Amino acid sequence: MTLKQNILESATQLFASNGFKNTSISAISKSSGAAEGTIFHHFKNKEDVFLCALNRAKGLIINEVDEQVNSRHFGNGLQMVEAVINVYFCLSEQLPWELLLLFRSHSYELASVNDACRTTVETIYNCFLNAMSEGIAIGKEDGSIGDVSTSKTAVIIFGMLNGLLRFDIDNIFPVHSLYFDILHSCKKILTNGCDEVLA
Amino acid sequence: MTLKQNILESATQLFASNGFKNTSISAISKSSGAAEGTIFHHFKNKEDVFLCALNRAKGLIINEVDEQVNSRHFGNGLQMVEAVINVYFCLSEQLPWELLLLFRSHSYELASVNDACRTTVETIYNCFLNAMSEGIAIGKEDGSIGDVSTSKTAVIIFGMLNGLLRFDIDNIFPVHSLYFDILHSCKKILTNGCDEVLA
DNA sequence: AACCCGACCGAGCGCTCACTCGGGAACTAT
DNA sequence: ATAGTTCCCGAGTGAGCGCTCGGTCGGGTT
Repeated sequence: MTLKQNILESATQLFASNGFKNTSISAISKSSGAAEGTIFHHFKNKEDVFLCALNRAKGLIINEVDEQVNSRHFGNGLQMVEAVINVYFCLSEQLPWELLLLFRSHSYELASVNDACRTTVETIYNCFLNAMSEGIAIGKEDGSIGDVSTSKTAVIIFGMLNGLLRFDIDNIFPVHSLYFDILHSCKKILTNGCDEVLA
Repeated sequence: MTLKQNILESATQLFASNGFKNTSISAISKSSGAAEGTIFHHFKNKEDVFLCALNRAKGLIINEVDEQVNSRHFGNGLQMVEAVINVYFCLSEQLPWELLLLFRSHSYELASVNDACRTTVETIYNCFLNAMSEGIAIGKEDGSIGDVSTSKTAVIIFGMLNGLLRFDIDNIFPVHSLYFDILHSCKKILTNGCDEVLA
C-alpha cells in the first residue's frame, strides 16, 4: 500500500461520510498519515483528490459488476436482471464508501462542470443500465420478461433501486429488510400487466 | 413580505441550489437585501436559518398534499394513490426549491443529530407515506388494488419516485418525460401478479 | 564520491467565513 | 417630549481553510 493509495482511501471515506466542503485537507492528512504538503505533491488540488477518489471508486464498482454479472451465464434474461439488482443492493455492503461517494452531491455538481467527472459518473451509471437493459432485452426474447420498453424499464427499475438505497443510507427507512419485496415488485414491472395476459 | 420572510425565501433558494456549506451568510444577505447583522438578529445562527427554511418548506409541501389529496374524494383507492404520485411529481415544478432543500444531504445529517430537524423531515415523508398507505388500504378493500402489503408497497413506490426525481434533479436522466411509464409501473406493483390471477 | 530527483514534510500566507458589537432609525407607550 | 423597545446596519474579529514553498531525506546513476 503506497502512501498515495492511502491518501485516496482515506479521502474516499472522508468525502463519502462528510461531503466535499466538510472534509479538510488536514483531516485527510491526519487520517492517511501523509503530511499536507505530500497530498499536494501527489494531487493538483483538493478537487483533484476528489476526482481521483471517484475514479478509483469507478474501477472498483465496475469490477464488481463485471465479476457478478458480465462474466457469468444466466438461465434467462430475468435472472440476469435479478443479478444486476442484487449487485447494486449488495454494493452498500461491499463498497459502502465508494457508493456513498458516488451519491454525494459534489459528484453531480462537479459532473455538470468538469468533463472528466461527467464521464466517470456516466460510466458507472451506464455500467448498471447497460447490464440491466441487456438482461431485459434477452428476457424479452426468451419469454422470461414481458413486452416492456427496454430502456425505459431499465431506467425506472434503476431509479427505484437508487431511491430505496438512499432511504437506507439516509436513515429514513431500513430498506435492506425489504429486499425480497423489492425484487418481487421489479418482477411485476417486468411482466405484462394482467389485462394483456387475460386478453 | 417582511424582511424575515425574505431572508427565509432567499436562504431556501440558496441552500437548495448550493448546499449548506457552499452558501455563505453574506450571499443570503445580498440575495435578500438584509444586512448580515439583521440575519443574526432574526436567527440564532446559520443552522437556525436552515432549520427555519426547512420548516417553512414543510408547511408549504404539506399544504400542497392536503389540497391535492386529503381534501378530495376519489372514485377508488388506486385513484387516490395516483393522486399522491402526481403531487409528488409535480412538486418539483410547484415548489422546486423546497423539494431540493429537503433532498440536500444537510437535512439528513442535521436530522440525525437535531431532534427538531428529525421530526420536520419525518413529518414531510410521513405525510406522503400516510396518504399513499391510506390509498392502498382503501384500494385493497374496493378491489382496485391487489393483495399487497400496505406499508411495504407504500415505501417501495415512494422510494421509486424519490430515486427517479433525483435522477431528474441531478441531471442524470430526464425522467419527467417518463411520467406515464412510471405510473404504469406503479400500477403493476399495486396489482396481484398474473400467477395469482390465473391460479 | 558526486550528483540528481522524486517523495515527503510542516510552517506560513492570504483569504473566506460565521458571528459580534456598538450604534442609528422608527415606532410605541407614557 | 421622553424613554423604551424592536428592527436594522455593516465594520470588525478570530478561527479555519486551501495551497505554497523552502527544505530534508534516501535511493539510483554515473
